[in-house]
Amino acid sequence: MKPSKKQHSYTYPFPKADNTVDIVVFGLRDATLEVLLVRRRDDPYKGQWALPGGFVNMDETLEQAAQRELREETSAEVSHLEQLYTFGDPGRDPRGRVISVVYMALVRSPEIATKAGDDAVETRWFPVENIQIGTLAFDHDKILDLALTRLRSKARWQPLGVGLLPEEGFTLSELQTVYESILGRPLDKRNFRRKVLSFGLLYLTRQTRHPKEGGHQARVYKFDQGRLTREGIDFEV
Amino acid sequence: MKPSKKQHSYTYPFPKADNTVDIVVFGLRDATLEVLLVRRRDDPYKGQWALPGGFVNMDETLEQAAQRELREETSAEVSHLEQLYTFGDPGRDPRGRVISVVYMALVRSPEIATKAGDDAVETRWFPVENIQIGTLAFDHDKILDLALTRLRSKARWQPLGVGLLPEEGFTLSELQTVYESILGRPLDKRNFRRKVLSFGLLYLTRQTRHPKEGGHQARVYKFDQGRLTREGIDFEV
DNA sequence: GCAAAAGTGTTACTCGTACACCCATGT
DNA sequence: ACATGGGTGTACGAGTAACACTTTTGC
Repeated sequence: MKPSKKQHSYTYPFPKADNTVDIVVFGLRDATLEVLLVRRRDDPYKGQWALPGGFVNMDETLEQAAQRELREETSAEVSHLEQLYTFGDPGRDPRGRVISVVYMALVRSPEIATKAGDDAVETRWFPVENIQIGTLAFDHDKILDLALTRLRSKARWQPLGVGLLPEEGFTLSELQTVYESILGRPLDKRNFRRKVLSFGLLYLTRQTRHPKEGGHQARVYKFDQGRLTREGIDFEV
Repeated sequence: MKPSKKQHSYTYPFPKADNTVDIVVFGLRDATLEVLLVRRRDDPYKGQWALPGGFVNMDETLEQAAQRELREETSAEVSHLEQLYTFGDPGRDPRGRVISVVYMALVRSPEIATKAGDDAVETRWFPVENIQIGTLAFDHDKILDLALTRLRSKARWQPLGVGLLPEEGFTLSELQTVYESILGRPLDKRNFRRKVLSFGLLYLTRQTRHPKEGGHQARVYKFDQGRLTREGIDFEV
């Protein structure tokens, strides 16, 4: 139980699994839903794309580990992480027993700069629709699939969008585009407006905005931050 | 990364966390929802009640570990386990870093005989309503609370009851009692019947049953096992 | 005969969904 | 003028929730 430290090694009476975190970072760029992947520098699965992630340190929470790994492999932090599931089948990693707690996040793609980290030669955004099943390392196909299902089912119940849209305000059309991108299908404009306004989490500002080219002026809304925090609404993912 | 085995000890270049599973076993006895707890034999929290659980072996899946621990501390297996959440804050276990994957199950209490296992002097069922917050070991209060929330929210969407009611058949009143026990509130008889029958997962047998004392004969239903498995419905928890 | 349990329909409300037109503006 | 995008209301169906009385039977 107690590790006996002798010259940079730790000895235990029983073998122990490794604990990792993996993060499914969904990103939105224009109107496409993307996911952040890293290309593995080393074996196993050298050269293949995988979810960002890495080992959990002894003195950090699982969520902190996820944030740190993300910071190491990208450059930014995400404002909110949600635990998705824990994968721990023996054999899911050829190197040995690895138990991975998977988190997910939702961000604006362009704000997360990609950079190569320790385990990765390259970090890149991929539109989720373009990812062929069977191409990701480890069991990451399965993980991505679960994350996508969860994200979409959450989108049906919970408002999402804080953090995806500018603090300064946004139009309902912009918010609708966010939802359509996540759900991967078009939504009815009138129904969407009714529903999202009925949550009572948006307020109307006095500003309006002109569309890029032609068209009516759009009213600008903001999230009612007070109500969001008061009601403890998890608006992020 | 690779453990070097020398005289019953395992040495790694970095410290490693312990991996455990804990199981929230909900049980139904008559009309009360219970949870299975074990009294700890050893420190920390010696003498206090805790969720059953234990260490994950290297060659078993997380779910198999949960089943094994349950078998060791009770005597029966449960037919279905569902992963709930993974708790891994440093400091949640005073002995060191312990990452625990929590599963939940739902059974008939009387069918799970309780016995003392390795880590427990005693194993007992407790009605969930009687458990005072702050009395369980570790962060198990928080875990139980989350499990209860999840169970109840599942009950609102999914049919539950297979495994809780006798194979030979049951009356709709009995099924209703199951739901009421889980949800902790009374349900309208007519609405309940309409809804549960609309799932199309029950079929009517020719048998009837007499209530214990006075009252109309009740018709006996069975689950349509064919449809359950065909539609892959997770009827258990 | 009375207590106990089974069984049975209707109404109102909420929510989701489908659907079409006019308005303001930039080019 | 026309193309582009913003904004609005209604009707139908599904599901949920509330509500009371009659029937059978054991005691």
